[in-house]
Parts: sequence; structure tokens; C-alpha cells
Amino acid sequence: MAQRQMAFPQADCSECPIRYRAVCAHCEGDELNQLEAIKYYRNYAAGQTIVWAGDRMDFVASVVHGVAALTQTMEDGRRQMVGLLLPSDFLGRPNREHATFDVTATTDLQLCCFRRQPFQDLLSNTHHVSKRLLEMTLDELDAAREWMLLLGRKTAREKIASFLSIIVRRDATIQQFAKGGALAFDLPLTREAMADYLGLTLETVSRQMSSLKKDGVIRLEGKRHIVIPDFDALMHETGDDSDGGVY
Amino acid sequence: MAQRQMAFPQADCSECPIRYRAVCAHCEGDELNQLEAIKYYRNYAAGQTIVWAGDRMDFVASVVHGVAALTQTMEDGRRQMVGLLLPSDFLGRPNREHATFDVTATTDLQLCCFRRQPFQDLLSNTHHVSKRLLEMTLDELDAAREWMLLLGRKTAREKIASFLSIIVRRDATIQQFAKGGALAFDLPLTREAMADYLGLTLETVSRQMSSLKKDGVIRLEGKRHIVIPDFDALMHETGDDSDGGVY
DNA sequence: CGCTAGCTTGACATTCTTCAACCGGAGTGG
DNA sequence: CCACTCCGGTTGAAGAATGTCAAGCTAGCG
Repeated sequence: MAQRQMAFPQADCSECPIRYRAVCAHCEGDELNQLEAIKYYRNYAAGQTIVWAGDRMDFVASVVHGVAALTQTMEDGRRQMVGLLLPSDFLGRPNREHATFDVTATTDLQLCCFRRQPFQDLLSNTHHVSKRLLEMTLDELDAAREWMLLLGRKTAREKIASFLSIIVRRDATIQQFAKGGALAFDLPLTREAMADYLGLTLETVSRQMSSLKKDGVIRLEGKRHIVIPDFDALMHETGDDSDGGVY
Repeated sequence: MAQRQMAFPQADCSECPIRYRAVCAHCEGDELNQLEAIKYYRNYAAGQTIVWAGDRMDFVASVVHGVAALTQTMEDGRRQMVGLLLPSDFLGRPNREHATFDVTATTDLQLCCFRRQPFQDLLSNTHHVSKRLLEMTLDELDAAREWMLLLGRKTAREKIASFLSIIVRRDATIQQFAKGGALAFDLPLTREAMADYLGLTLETVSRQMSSLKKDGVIRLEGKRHIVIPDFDALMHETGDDSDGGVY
């Protein structure tokens, strides 16, 4: 694959699109300067592998633009995605030298990287980064648990609907309103990657997408562009409790 | 159900069985004293519910003895276990007032509880508790990701074998050597709870247990006591990479 | 202009679930 | 003490959901 040149701007922290959601969210003044001093950007084209499971990984990073996937592969080739990293999500683990999962860019991607050792020093010496990292890790654990319900108990149709609703909500910046107030967005994953995410085969994904389309829950414009005329109707297909309840 | 009296001893921290694995692991001297000052024990009988999803929860806790399960339930009754808490595991989330999942004791259980507010204060004012909590949360996230592979891609037989191997390894204190060097332990879960853990029906769990027994991978003594004559044979049934690789 | 990657669709096979019957031990009331 | 019932578990038969294998479509690209 030809390595296209990426076109993401390399922002100053003050203009960074994930400034108040990423691991740096709570930092100000000196702490932010320390982070800024050790940061550098890396760009990847859609489809590129960032690290393989077991590889030495000497940086941690925040996703600035694009989407990355963590996947696990069994000996016989069965694959399961176990993490989907959207802008502001954190990649890597402090105090761990080697990657536990394969990491690939599923769209063009920009990472804001920190060399691991200086980052760990910062964790030990300051409060705000580790506090934010704990919050984010707890959030990811909650998300992982929702995902487990999906993998263990939902039907193929519910899985697809749930996936679409996650994408729509998780990266609100991607979403736009199409004519008539409907939601519209581009899928950041191929059918195969969706299958890996959902614990299905790509054929089943394709069939269920067609089925949702036939029933008017979604519209497909091209293969990747989705229009959702009625978000409530989509939510109804997810199998989740409709009444937001607690909040 | 009659509320039997629990028989777990209430240890001083210095004699606590989870002293160096729980959230308090890194604490010494003053920090430990602060924790000790706000701790109290609670006991639950097998089957009891600790909190329901959405309930106000004004404490966090470490599991001292026994096993607790986090489960999610869909409107139509489908249930998925999303967390299995063994001794030293942490229950609850700082800065969150309401429980996100149902929590139940699957065996007789002892918790070492901390009122949430003082615990949060400790998190803000000291280093060692939050550092340990971050480590533990990252470990749980890794475990959740292994679990996703299981839920999404493993066969029923592989799921059962994986579950058994997790139990054997995760709480090494439970396990004993039966005659002939075989591993032996008691299942901490009913067939139904195993089904909820593994994303199966209880009938499928029962059938696969019978099948593994028929093939000599496990022996069943009563319904709950398991003997594993050959651990490698069990591992081979899990579908996981056999060579431990990195470690 | 033909290839390829990504996707769709069909026919058939397989796995797991569903529904139902049954078993055995523990606790309970007569 | 015995019959009863309940709970957790096992097993069988039939059906539904999803996977597998195979063919074919389409858009973009060399």
C-alpha cells in the first residue's frame, strides 16, 4: 500500500481538538508545558498497523483524529476487536513495555505521542494526568462491560443497531444533520472490521445492514455513508432500555 | 432465605489475607492507618444481592473472602455477567453515586468497605491508593478484553474450558492438589451463573460439562467439585495460544 | 479496460437455544 | 417419619440463528 502523506494539522495544545477530553484534560500551566515538551505527532494511513501484540512499545498516545482498533487473534485466525479508540482515547499502558493487542488504524489517524518513560515520570510526580487517566480507564471499563452484554446476549440485528448508535454518539463531532433533521455519518470500519467488533461474520453483518435498510431504520448512500432518519427507531432496535433512567 | 450468620474472621490489616494485593497494597504507616480508620466489614450469604443497578451506593470495597458478580439485565430478562470479583478485587467506583450494575454474592462473601466520601478524600490527598487503583483498573480492563474474545469468538466447549482455567489460576488460594498431583477446586458459580458469565444457556453449559467429563478432561465429584487430572489438556481445550509466550 | 477490494446474496451446514421431561438431595410441614 | 416440594442439574428432540461456502456485483485504480 502506498504511504500517502497525511494532511492533519499539528496543533499547538491550546488549539488541540481533544484538549479537554484527553489524558491532558485537567492539566494547566506547568504540567501542560511538561506534557507539551515530550509530545510528538505520528500519522498513519487507514489500514496501517501501529503495533503488533508482543511488540515493544516505547510510547503511549492520545488519538487526535481518526479511529484505531485493538484486536486479538486466535491461532486459527478467529479475530475479535477488543477496543475501539476514537479521538481523545488513550493508547498504551504505563509500566508495560510490550503491547498486549494488535493496534491498527481503521481510518487515517493522527496520534499525539509521549515517550513512555518521561510520561511515567510525569505520572509519579504530578496529580492531574494520573487522575484523568484513572477516570478514563474506569470509563473504558464501563464501556467494555456494555460491550460484553452486546457480545454475549444480543442478536445480530441488535448488535448492528447498537454499533451504529455507539458510533453516532461517541464521536459527536463526526455527526451531521442531513436534510430533514436526520443524522448522517460515515462508518469508520469496513464490514469485516464491524464483524470483528461484533463477534459476527462479515456476511451476517452485510445481511443485517440490508435488513435494517429494507425496514427503513437506516439509509445507505454508497457503502459507508449512513443516514438515520429516526434515531429513536434505531435505539429501539438495539434492545437496550429505552428510558434513559438514571440521568 | 434465612440469613445465616457468617463465620469470616474480621482481621486486623496486618493479618488480612489480601493485604498485598488489594487497593491498599502499596500503603504503609499513615496511609494505612487512614484506611484502617474508615474501614468496616460486611458479610453476605451466597445468593444475596449487594446492590441493584441504579441504587445509591455510598461505599466502595475490597473483596476479602468469597466471590461476587456484576451482571447486566436486559428488559426481556436476558442477563450477562460483566465482572467476576474474587478476593482482593475492588468494588465500586469513586466519584460515582449510583451503581451501574447489579452486584450479587455468588458464594458467602466478606467485603472490607470504605465509605465513599472519605475514600475519595484519601484518593485526592495521597498517592499510593490511587496508584494501586489505576493498576488494578488497567488489569481489569485487560481481563475484560480477554473475556470479549471469549464471548465473541469461542465455542461453547472452549468457553467452559477457559472459564475453568480462569478460576483455577485467578484464585490460587482456592486450589488444592488432589491425589495424584491433579488440581481440584469447587466451582464458585451455579450452572446458571456460569451461563450468564459465558453468554450461553444453562443447558449448553451442562452439556459441555458432561462432554468434557466424558472425554476425561475434567472429573466431577458432586455437582460443584472439579478435579483436573491434566492441566495442559484443559488448556488445550481453551483455544488459547498454548505457548505462554512473553512471560 | 480489466483487476482487485469491499460488499452482497443465495443455499446449505452447524451450533446453540428452546421447550420439555426427568433426576436427586435438602429442607419442610403434617 | 414420610410425603412433598423446590432447587440445581441433566438429558433429549426440534427449531432458529448464525456460520460456511460459493457466486457474483460494483467502484475505483493501475
